[in-house]
Amino acid sequence: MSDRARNPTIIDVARAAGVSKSVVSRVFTGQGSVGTRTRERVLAAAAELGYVVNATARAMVARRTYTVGVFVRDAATPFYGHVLTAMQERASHHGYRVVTATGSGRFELAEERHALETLVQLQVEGLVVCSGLLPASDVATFAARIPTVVAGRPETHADVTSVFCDEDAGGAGLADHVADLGHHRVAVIGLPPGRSLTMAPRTAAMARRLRERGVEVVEVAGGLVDEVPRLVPEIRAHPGVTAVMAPSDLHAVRLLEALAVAGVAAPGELSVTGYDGVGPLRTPLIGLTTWRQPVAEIGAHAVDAVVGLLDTDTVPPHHRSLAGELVVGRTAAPPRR
Amino acid sequence: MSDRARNPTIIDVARAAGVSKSVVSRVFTGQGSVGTRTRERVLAAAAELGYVVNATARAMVARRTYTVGVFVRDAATPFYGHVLTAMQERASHHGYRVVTATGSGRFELAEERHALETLVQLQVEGLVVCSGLLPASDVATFAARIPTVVAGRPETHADVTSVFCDEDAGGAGLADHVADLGHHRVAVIGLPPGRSLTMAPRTAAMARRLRERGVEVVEVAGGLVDEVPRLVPEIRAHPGVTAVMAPSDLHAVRLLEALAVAGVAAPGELSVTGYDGVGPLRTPLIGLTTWRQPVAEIGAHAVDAVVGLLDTDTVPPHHRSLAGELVVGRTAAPPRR
DNA sequence: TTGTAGGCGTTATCAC
DNA sequence: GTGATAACGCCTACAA
Repeated sequence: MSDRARNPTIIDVARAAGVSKSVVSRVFTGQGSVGTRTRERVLAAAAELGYVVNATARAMVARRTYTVGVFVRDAATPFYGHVLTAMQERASHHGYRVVTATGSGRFELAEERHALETLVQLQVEGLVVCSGLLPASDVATFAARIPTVVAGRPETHADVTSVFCDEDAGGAGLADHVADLGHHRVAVIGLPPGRSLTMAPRTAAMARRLRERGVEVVEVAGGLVDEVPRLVPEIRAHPGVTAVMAPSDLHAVRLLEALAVAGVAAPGELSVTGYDGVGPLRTPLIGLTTWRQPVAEIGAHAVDAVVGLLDTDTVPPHHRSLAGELVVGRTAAPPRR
Repeated sequence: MSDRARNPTIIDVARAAGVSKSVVSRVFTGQGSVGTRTRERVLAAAAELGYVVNATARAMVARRTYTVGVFVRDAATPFYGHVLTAMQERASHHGYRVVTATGSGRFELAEERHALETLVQLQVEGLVVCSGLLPASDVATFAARIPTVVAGRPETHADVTSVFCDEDAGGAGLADHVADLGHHRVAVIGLPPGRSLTMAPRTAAMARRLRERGVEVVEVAGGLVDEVPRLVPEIRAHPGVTAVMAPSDLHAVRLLEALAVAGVAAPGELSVTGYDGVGPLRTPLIGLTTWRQPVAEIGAHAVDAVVGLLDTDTVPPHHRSLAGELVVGRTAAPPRR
């Protein structure tokens, strides 16, 4: 780094104001008492010098940082973006600041681990993990020492508190809708648990409920959103399939695009459902039939939970499941014949 | 906070490994030399105790944090979400971590100032400001001491480096497209500079270019996305208007929704254009005619710029303007008659 | 009300 | 190769 002017410290301010550094400290912490005139002099000197409290030094002695660390898998995704915003809002409400870490976009486990450790190094007082990838065992490593909450995925690890949308109920509810529409043969784009701890259970729930309803299920192995177009021929190869259930809105939209390219009418020939119901894709212009997750509530409750863990002695880990809601759109309709 | 087990320090590790704390420090910094067997003992003891480096303590003596602070206005918005992801990626490439702050969603100036100060308190080495709201004067306050880059808005303050998409060229390019389509009377939803430092210049550029092209412009005063529906009657009140240029994709989509509700065909009766071209709204399902901003590049260059400022002695502030690109969609067509 | 002194966990500079 | 020791900027008794 170039040798820029060193940041002013309380000592500089003290000297400028002609007092001792303890007085300056008291002025900025609000602890202890300072004379009115003295306080003014200190404040003036601080403003003059452009003094800003050094949070790292303060953290050392206070042994507190008033900071919660939030790890989100990918801020560019509407789901995580909204959760993040809600958390930020809620944390500042509680008087905490949030520092965020994300994987660097390549979604590798090692990177996510590293990002989480970074947060711990930063001495966050609590941790919110918001990733469908990182296994509970990794999270539990830190949970023993730092209050930790897993948000947005159905985590039931005994040592870790969690807040999530009920994926079973969501998958089943959406499946019921599709069954109600009268479909008899439905493709479900499923993901292995290793790929996504959120999408795997919800697609499993979809398939399960469909079968319970007497609907024949064609399981299609999905992956990243960009791989969706490749699935079209595979789906079309199964005669009689009149609906496709995708693991997320992003997947569903990509599927609709690919179907349009392939000249397949939706929902005419093929009904399509998504999952998430958050962000711009909720637009009626697309009219996606989906399941809405209560993102804002997930974020808010997650932060409330960590803060609760912070303030209270020994709150046992608990799991909170939030209900989502069916969004009836135009992309799923009764089968043609 | 409940009295949880104190985090282990190098002293604990040193004791467990039977060495002095200096040795432990060397093991974790990689500076200086340690015997192979000693190193192993230290590593084992650290793992056993669950030792994690205390970044705040390290920052104190090293006077470095290897941290860049990023302030984004609203992570829930596709534009900021993508920029954020790009920055994160780029920063980790340079060996820096990113701490993020956002306003708490209410978009008040005081909050944004506070968030920025928080970043400074955290001793970030560089600052990236990504908000269409915060005035340059506020940014300049910190820029004097901390390398600062403004990203994503056309900032030409002499003391602050900036990276942005050329709003003039973008607005003009999009306007040219609309004029080329043959529209003679066009409504532009404009925003005052006080509301958005990005949208104001781009809509101004749209109007300017339209006029240069001999197109009659109807200026409509816009605001937040949610206020867009209220604009429909106003726009319809102007006879002969065959196209509307919105300040962002979010605005445009909301407008299209409102038009659909009002039974106005788009682009049949009214063509609509957006701006940004990022995120899920790029879907061909909507086919929005818009101007694509190079978000990833903006994020990457912004981080490169701060890091450059960090590493080099005295780089003068500079402004980098990136070109966007016209996205021809289906929501803008030649006027009917 | 104000000042002094000690220490938070770490790194860096010395001796050994 | 290893171990003392002095900072780093701040807070907090405690003394004045």
